[in-house]
Amino acid sequence: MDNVAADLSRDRPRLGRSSTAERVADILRDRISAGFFQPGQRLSEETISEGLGVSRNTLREAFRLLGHERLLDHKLNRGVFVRLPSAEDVSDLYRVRRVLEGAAVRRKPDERALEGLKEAVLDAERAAGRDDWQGVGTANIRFHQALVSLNDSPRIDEAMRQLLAELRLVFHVMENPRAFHEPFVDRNRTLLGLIEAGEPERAAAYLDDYLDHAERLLIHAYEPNR
Amino acid sequence: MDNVAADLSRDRPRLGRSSTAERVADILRDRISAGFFQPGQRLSEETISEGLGVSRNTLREAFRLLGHERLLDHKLNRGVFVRLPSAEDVSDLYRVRRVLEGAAVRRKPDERALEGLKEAVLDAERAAGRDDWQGVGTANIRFHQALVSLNDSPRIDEAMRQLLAELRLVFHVMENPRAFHEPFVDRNRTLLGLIEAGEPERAAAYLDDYLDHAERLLIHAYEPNR
DNA sequence: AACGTAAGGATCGTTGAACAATTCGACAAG
DNA sequence: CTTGTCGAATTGTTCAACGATCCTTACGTT
Repeated sequence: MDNVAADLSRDRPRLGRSSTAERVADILRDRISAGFFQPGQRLSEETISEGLGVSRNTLREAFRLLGHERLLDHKLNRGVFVRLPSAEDVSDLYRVRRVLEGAAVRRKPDERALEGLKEAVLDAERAAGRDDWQGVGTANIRFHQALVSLNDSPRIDEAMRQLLAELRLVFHVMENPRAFHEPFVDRNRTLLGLIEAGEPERAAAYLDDYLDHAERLLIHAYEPNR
Repeated sequence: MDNVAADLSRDRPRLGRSSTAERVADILRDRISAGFFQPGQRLSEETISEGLGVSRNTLREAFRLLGHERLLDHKLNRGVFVRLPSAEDVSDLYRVRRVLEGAAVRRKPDERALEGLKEAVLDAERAAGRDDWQGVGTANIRFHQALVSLNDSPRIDEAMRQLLAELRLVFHVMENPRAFHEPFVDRNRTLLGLIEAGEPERAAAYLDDYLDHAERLLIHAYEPNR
């Protein structure tokens, strides 16, 4: 194999990147994350396919994709709805977080990932400084994404991405997201310190307490009206 | 909520059960698991839609489903192919296993899940007794599925199901699966013993070694011809 | 008032056909 | 041996149609 071909082969995945259905899925995913479509809301095939100028068939392919990511709920003969996680779903999401983040924290951190953690903490603190609670929320999410990336596994990264997208649905039905995100800025800072100090066991214990606290807080503030 | 409704609500998921696309996906999934469609093989839309008597559009919906489970590889304008995992994929799969199974082993096992583990070990031993290496393989897979279920998380169970389906693809391109599965029957028995004895740390250490060994063996015997 | 039934409209599920876009192999030209 | 071109085969996407299913409303029965 010659060098030219070897260098190029890294960019190969970018080639397959397109397809109307996937682009439609991207758009819908963004809208859902942003809260434009609210949890529980039904997405009409006709309305959306018209609005986006794609056929119903293509839109349905996009729906399937998002359904598999648990962002949409597909009910037979009744249509697709923006997922509205139940209290048990929230508990399960935190069980997964304990596993993924717990494993991450026990690993020897590599330099690049550590950098991502530091930046996320800084961003959160800066956002908090200017009362931008939306910004604090997304920075916190970036922190945990970076934390999980310590596992150094593409599949785990992907799973975490989905998990956090699902969690964002929960935030959207909370009455007061600011109160939820604020206290965790300091906690992230502390957790980062323990990791940098090379104290995996203490970091793991701290994280467990962290997640317990967050889960309780979230479930308490969360009463999905169904 | 009264008791009757509570009891019934467990069966609710089964109600939504149907849809041609999902049934088609089930069929294809089974065929892939069984090795009827070999990794790398292309699945023609025309041939399969004719063979199954469904329209191309419906078949495409099924393809999307399986693509998200990483069983199919969708290449734009070129069709769908049965996934052929790379060596890096195998490594990543084992990274995920270390995380999921490691977390499982450290938890206090509940009675029901323990029962599943015992049965899987017995099945594997019985199958080994009659030289049924296919049977040993599926029993071993059941063992690890049951192991992960100790985490008590539906999402983790689902992730493990997908992971094992993907791993089955790897087994299908191995020249000699019998040699791979055989030595792990005893290991499963030992691991089960450590769990029953309530020695999570020793079980975790044993498991780590177990998975390291399996990964090395698998990657060594695995040279995907691409 | 509670329940079973019927009718109607809206929406989804699935199909079949059609055409554009893309890939791939073959073959000719340099 | 490399490059350009053509055409067959396959996928990507759209469209229109029809049956199936669900929801609502209305009506009648008990």
